[in-house]
Amino acid sequence: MTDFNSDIFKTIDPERRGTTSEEVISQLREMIHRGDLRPGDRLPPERDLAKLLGVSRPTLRAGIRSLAAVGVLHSRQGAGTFVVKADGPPSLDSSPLRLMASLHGFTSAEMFEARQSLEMAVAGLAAERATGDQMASMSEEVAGMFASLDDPEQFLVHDVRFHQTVAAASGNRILTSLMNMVATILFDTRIKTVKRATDLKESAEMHRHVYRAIRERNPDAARAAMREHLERAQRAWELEKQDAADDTPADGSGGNGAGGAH
Amino acid sequence: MTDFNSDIFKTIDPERRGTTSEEVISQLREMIHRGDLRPGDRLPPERDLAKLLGVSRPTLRAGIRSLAAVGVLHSRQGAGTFVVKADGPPSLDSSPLRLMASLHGFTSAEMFEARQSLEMAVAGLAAERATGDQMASMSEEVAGMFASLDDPEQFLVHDVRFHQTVAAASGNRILTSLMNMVATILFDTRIKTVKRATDLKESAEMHRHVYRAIRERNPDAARAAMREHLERAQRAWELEKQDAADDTPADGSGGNGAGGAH
DNA sequence: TATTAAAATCGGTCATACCATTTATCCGGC
DNA sequence: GCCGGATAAATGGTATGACCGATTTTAATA
Repeated sequence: MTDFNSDIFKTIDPERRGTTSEEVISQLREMIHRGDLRPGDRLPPERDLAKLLGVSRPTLRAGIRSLAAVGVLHSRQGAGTFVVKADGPPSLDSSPLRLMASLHGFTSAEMFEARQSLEMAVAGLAAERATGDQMASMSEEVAGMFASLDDPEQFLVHDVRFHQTVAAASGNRILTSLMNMVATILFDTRIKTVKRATDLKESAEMHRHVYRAIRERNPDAARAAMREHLERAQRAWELEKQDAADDTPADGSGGNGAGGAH
Repeated sequence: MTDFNSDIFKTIDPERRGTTSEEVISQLREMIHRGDLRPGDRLPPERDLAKLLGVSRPTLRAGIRSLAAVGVLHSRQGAGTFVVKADGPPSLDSSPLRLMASLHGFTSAEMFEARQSLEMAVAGLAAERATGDQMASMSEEVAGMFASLDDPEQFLVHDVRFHQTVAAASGNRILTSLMNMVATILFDTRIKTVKRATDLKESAEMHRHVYRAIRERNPDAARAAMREHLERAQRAWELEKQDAADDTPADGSGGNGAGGAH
């Protein structure tokens, strides 16, 4: 646990430009940029930090809350406020995208396409860079899919892990984060979907094609396989949406939210 | 100006799961999802809304601030709090990505690559879908680049507009938003960079190649042209970074922040 | 009618107190 | 001496009330 014995926290300049809370945000952001605050670090208690920065506690809390909203800080009652730890792949919060989708009326087709583009990109990169371990993981997940054709829930677990492994193999954490951001939104209702065994078998086959293309270090083939995989998944989802339209006749506009095999 | 005469705002259930402010966030998000709150709408005054929701004003403000941090709401002192208007292309706040880059130590090469993948994707889609107007706009921007080879600042304006036009022509606002998110981060220091005329001319040529490929409805060529364009831009930026290393010997680690011709 | 000034509106900030949860401490029993 | 549960301290979450500053609206005035 880091001790802030030195005066890292400078008092807010009264002759600032924006609002006080904005200045607090800037202050904290710069400290993260400079490395004064590192992942996992714990911030001083709000009461102390407010004094250090020369602002009131509500104002400080406003700044903290803004940074917490974007996933940089995390406050736990009774424990403290921490810089989000970088365990595993870095992830961006998908709620902003989700809300933007609502505000602008994004269609699920648009979401699918965005995901498709991102998945194709990472698949291509993965074909160039995947390590032996990563390819072994992909193979295992594909095998897991074939082994759980009769268990859609378990199938979905392997499905998700396969895509995450491919993304990790791309070596680009930004693309990985963006992809997860979109995939998360598409995932929510996907888990509710009951899939037919034939769909699962076809899906598993498509994943195997992607894996083989990556294994053969063929980016174009990997991209093509991923494209076809997700196109089929989207078509399957659209069909299922039609069927499910009878169950929930209300709000038949379709709109946002999506899911389905993938 | 929307009037909230009806009781759209339900009192927060005391038997909730998370914290009170989280419940406020959920409440507001659902209202946006349901369409009760539409882009441009103004929320009731904080004091009134707090009463309607049955929470205190600080708690309500915490929720509002969280949504404002992700770009869904916007508060103006004296005026009120509004749902962000959807004028022009929807945009995601890039600060989360920026902070994540700091936390995880993303290299600028990784940023460049992510941008390249996204730009290639939208260029390919644009080649399939660009309208006549959009292609005309691209052409104008390319012409503007050639016309401002001696004015780097003006050149950059046309440069940015060209890429935004291509993104818009892709017809996928999600990819466009993600691309802008990454491009924004790369842009910040780019404007400071002074470019040589030869670089600008080459850059303009590359943009023309992209435009022509889109004009000819050739997605593969568009992707290839965009790839080469951004690869050259990255190389040029890296060279310039080397040169600039003498001016700012401190913090020679490079780290984040990027720019350069593109 | 147009301009200006006053007033109401509304978000921003501050101070204070208390609650809920977590963490650390202490003490007794084994 | 060691362990475990009870107690206390630390810390974020919420509430109340007040005041300030920017904005908008309204009214008075030229």
